[in-house]
Amino acid sequence: MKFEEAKSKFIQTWGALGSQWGINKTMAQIHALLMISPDPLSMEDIMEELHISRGNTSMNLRSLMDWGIVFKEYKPGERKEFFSAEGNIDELARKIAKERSRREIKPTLRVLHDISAIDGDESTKAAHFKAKTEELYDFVSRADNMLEKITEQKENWITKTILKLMR
Amino acid sequence: MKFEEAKSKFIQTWGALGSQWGINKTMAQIHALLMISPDPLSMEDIMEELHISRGNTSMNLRSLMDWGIVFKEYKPGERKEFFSAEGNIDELARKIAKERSRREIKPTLRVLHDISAIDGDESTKAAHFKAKTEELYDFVSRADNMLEKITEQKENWITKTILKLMR
DNA sequence: TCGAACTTTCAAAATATTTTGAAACATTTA
DNA sequence: TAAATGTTTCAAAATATTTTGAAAGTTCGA
Repeated sequence: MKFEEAKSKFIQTWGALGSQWGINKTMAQIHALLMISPDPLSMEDIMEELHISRGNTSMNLRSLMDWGIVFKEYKPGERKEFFSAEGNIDELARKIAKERSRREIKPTLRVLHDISAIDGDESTKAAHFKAKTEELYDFVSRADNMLEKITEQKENWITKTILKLMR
Repeated sequence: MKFEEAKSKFIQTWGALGSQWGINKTMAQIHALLMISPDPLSMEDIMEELHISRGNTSMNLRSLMDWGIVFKEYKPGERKEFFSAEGNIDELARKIAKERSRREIKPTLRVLHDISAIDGDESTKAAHFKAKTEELYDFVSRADNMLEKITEQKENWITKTILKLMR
C-alpha cells in the first residue's frame, strides 16, 4: 500500500470509529490527521486535506480542544494558529475516559440515584423498578470507579492493569 | 417523585445515554422499558408505552436480540410473542463489551495492521505515520485484551477487577 | 485608528438517520 | 384452505445532525 492511500484509509477508519462512539465524523478525522502529522497544521492545511469548510474546521477544532486532546500552537513569526494532537496515546485515552465519565456517566448516576427514591408506591412494579435502578446505580458507580482507578495510573496504565489482572 | 415520573425519566435518560454511545435512542428506550418491567412485554405493550410505530418496534427488537440482550419468549396459550431483557447487569455489560469488541475494535485493528505496512516511502511523513499507526495498533490491541481479561471472569467481574487493582 | 490577516459564529442548506405505516409475509386455527 | 392473528419489510416522510459560507468578530502592526 502507498502512503497516500494508507493515510486516507486511516482517516476514514478513525472517522467511522468516531461516529460509532457518538463523536462526529469530521472531529475524529481532524484528530486522525493531526495525529499522523509530524508537524502542527494550520486551519488551511486541515481544510484542504479533508475538503471541509472553514466553519466546520473551526467548530470541530474547538471541540477537540475542549476535550483537551488537541492544542493550539503559535509559530514564531507566523500570524496563523497551528494545531497539534496529544502525542501520547496513553494520555489521549486517559483524557477521553475522564471526559466521558464527567459528561455522561456522572450525570447518569445522578439521575439513577434520584429516581430510585420513589415514594408511596407499594406495587410490585414500583418495587421491581426501585430494585433495578438501585442495582444499576451500584453497577455503574463501580464501573466508573474502576475506570478512575485504571486511568489514574499515569504511565502505561494499560500494561500495568493487565499485569495486575494476571497475578 | 412518583413512579410514573421516575419511570419516564429513566427511559429518557437511558435513551439519551444510548445516543451518546452510538446506539439509537429507541433501541435504548425499549431496552430500558424491558429492564424495569417485572414481566415480559408484547410488541403492543411496547408500542403503546413508548408511542412508537409497529415497524420501529419490530426493527429495534430485532437489533436488541442480535446484541443478545433481549429475548423472545412464548407464553403458553398466547399467540403473541413476548420480550424480556437480560436481567443480570454484569452479564448485560459483558455482552455489550464483547459485541462492541467484535464489531468495532477487531475491524479497526485489522485496518491499523494493514496500513502500517506501507512500502517504498522513506519520507519523514511516512516514517511518522508508520510509527503512529503501529503504536496505535499496539495500544488498541492491549486495551482489547484487557477488556477480554476483565469480562471473561463470569461472576461479578467489576468487583473482582477492583479488588485486583487495589492489591 | 485603520486595514489586513485571520478566526468564530450561526442561519440556512445539505446530508444522514430514524420513524412511520401499509403491504407482504408467516403461522395458527377453524 | 381461508380467515384470523401476528410479524417483518422497506420506500417515503419526518426528524436530527452536520456542514457550509458569508458576515461579524478579533488581533496585530503601522
